[in-house]
Amino acid sequence: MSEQDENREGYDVHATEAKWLPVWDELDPFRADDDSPREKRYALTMFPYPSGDLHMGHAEVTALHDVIARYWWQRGFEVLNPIGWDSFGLPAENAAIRRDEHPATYTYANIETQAASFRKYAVSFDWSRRLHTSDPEYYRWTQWLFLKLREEGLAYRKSSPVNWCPHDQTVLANEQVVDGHCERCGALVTKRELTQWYFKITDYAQELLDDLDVLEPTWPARVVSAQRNWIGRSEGAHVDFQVATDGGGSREVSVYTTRPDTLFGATFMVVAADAKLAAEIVSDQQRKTFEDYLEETRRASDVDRMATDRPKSGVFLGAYAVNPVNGVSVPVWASDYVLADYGTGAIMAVPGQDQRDWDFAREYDLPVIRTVQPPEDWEGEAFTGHGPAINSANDSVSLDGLEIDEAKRTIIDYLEKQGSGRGAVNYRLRDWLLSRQRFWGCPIPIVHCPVDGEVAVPEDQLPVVLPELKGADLKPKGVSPLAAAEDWVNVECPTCGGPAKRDSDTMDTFVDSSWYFLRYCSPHFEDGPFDPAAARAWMPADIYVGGVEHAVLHLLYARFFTKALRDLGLLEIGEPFAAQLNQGFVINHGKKMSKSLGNGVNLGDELSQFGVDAVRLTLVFAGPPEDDIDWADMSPAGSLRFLQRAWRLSGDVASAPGVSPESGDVALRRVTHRTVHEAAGLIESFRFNVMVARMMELVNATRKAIDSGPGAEDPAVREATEVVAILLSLVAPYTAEEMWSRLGHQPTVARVGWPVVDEALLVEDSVTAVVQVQGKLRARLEVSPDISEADLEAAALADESVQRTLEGKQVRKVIVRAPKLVNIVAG
RNA sequence: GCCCCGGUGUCCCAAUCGGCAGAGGAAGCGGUCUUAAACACCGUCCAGGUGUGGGUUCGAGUCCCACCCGGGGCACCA
Repeated sequence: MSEQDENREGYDVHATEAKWLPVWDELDPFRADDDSPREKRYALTMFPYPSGDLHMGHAEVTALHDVIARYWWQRGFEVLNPIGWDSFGLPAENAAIRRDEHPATYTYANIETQAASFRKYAVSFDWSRRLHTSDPEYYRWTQWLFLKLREEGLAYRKSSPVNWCPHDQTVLANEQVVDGHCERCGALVTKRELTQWYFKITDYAQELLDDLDVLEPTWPARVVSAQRNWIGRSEGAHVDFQVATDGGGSREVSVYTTRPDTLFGATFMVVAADAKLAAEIVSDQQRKTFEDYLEETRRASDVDRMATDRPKSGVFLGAYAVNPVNGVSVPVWASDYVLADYGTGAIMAVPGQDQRDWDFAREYDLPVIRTVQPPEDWEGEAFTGHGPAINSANDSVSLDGLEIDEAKRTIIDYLEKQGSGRGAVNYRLRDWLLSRQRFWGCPIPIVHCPVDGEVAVPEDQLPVVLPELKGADLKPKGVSPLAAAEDWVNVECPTCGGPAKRDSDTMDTFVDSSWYFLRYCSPHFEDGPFDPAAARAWMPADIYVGGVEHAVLHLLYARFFTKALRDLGLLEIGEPFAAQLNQGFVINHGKKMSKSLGNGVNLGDELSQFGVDAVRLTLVFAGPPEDDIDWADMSPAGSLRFLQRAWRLSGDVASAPGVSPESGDVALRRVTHRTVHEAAGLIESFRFNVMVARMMELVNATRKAIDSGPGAEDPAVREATEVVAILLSLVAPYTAEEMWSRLGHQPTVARVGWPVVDEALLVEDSVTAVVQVQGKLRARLEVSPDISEADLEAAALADESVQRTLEGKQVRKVIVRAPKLVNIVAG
């Protein structure tokens, strides 16, 4: 024992940890029983990726999450609090290449390390449900789900320009491209035309958007807002233009616009340079110019393309489009400021009302017609504000004078009658590209046969297991390493038996994590991805705790999967996570922890210095869970001091276990019962930091009762100390268990149940009423909590110092809020 | 540019419905213990008004408007 520990008067943190861990292992108090008659709760935390040991971030999220799970157990619920690992992914593959080994070696070693750390960290996980997405028993069902979605037309293959990360040598989903860079490695993302697998998440765009309204009260505002932005619904119209092409032909080209009311001001059309349409309608004369331009834009990175302040560029395609409302023939241009994969890949350009079109018109000297009247002093360029329509009439319809909304309705109505357009809704959301050209992922269970084409691997042949590749075999080559594994990739076609090849891509790891919370409900189920009865019992998760970085990735994908599985008849719910809590980051000295800054805080060091409980308490007490925690501002030593103070109470209690608290000191009992009452509300509204503060007050009050109050023999002191142990069991399980034991009870305190609040003790027998004059505090009165308004007013007016203040003034109005406040307006 | 969240003592942070501006912690200071120090324990100090300016109200940290600062999301999405 160190000198420091001796001074802690016998509370040896590490000995306490060593003492209780095996006891808990024996008791196994957190195993969720599917058949329990209790009401069920599902506490879900985002499963970790197995890179190295746990760090401060893991410590924070699990400390917060565990407060909720342990609280629910104490409240008498049957709680499902599972743990698993998101164990496919690039870091393991890169490590395997470096170390010349199989990715599984690195992965499973790290999982064991993290599992041991979680155990010591005393998280109330149900270890019997542990899963790893890289286990064939798990990914068999990922493959099965993929095939089901494919049967429904929700997984399909198409050739399209895709995001390509040259560093990781793989394609990326839109969601994984951040500011034109790879979300994972930061490399500049380029475009490639590739045939890839997609999930048709866009089929669910509207439902994903609508259900956010339902989630809004219980989900963090920033996640709801991020998803709304990402789905990006807009309302407008499709307008059909006839485009004259070379040789006198004509074809119809539809554009999407949110401003159909400005159609009379469309003075040219712009087609995305990289859209197929552009190449189809360009005239022979302009073809060379166009192709040169296309080549130039292809070379530009997305980052350059997305810079909004760069001058507009484009080429004339030698074709003309006829505006359906006025018969005017307008030139068709190609430009890179129009996106090929949004809307129809073509726009009607209205320079009078759109700044981008204005810029383009200026660059190439194209005409401008204003169709919304700008204010008189308007000196700007495109006018995007509100005003009456102008210059917008033909023989059968006129928008002139109408405000924008009315004008939109009128013109859409007209277009629909004419058959040259219709109201339309568009989304920014694109389909989810799920193929990856990497090894350490779930193989796509498809065989490509020269005769039968795409053939699904039959269900009884699942899982398609990864081959044993390691080291240099895994090096990125632009095609999946699986393609080079001859024995693996060459198979018989399941349909015709002829020679065929397996699909050699693997799935995005976000596919694995889009359904793991369902597998947790029945992790050993053999007849499907999950037992529908178990899913019915546990889902949706009542709380999902995790990082906000998944606001539009995992959380959107998981919602999509849930809805798709519901439509497949596998689930009865449409939303997987009823409520959500995002924790902030643990930072240090105002900055994110990083190796390059050298400001990392090592979790293991903190744990050995202060113990598990003090670290957990510090993280929970730091502030609101969503806020970042600056470790430099925190005091784990202070947390440890508090735990010792609490622990010491348990040694001072002098009454016997089981003594009735009825005869105990009423003042202390009031504090105890009020604390229990408030703690429940605070936990349920995620204000754990305040809950801890209340707990500290209770400890202080109990200390006072022992030292300078009714004394250690008073039953109220035992009651208070037992409550401290129970409340503490949510945050500091070791200290709580040790206290419980010293109070003469058997383990485990974690399951003894929430203290019953005596309502009578919540009612004060007198309260302090405040008397204000002109809003300023002038007197305090001790009054009965059920005093009448009239009595309180009379008492206030009778008060001496109030009288003095009111001298020479006339009372104009008296506001009484019995029993707490009187405000006298005088003058 | 549009949208979301926040700004309270030296620091981290409380203040359910608009009703006493501070709960809890940290740091500081004083004391007890000690030969001494550290640890521990006990006690204690701190706002001219809650980023700024207006407004509503008997009453605003809380509601409304504008702005400033910090953090985050979306963005050539027609």
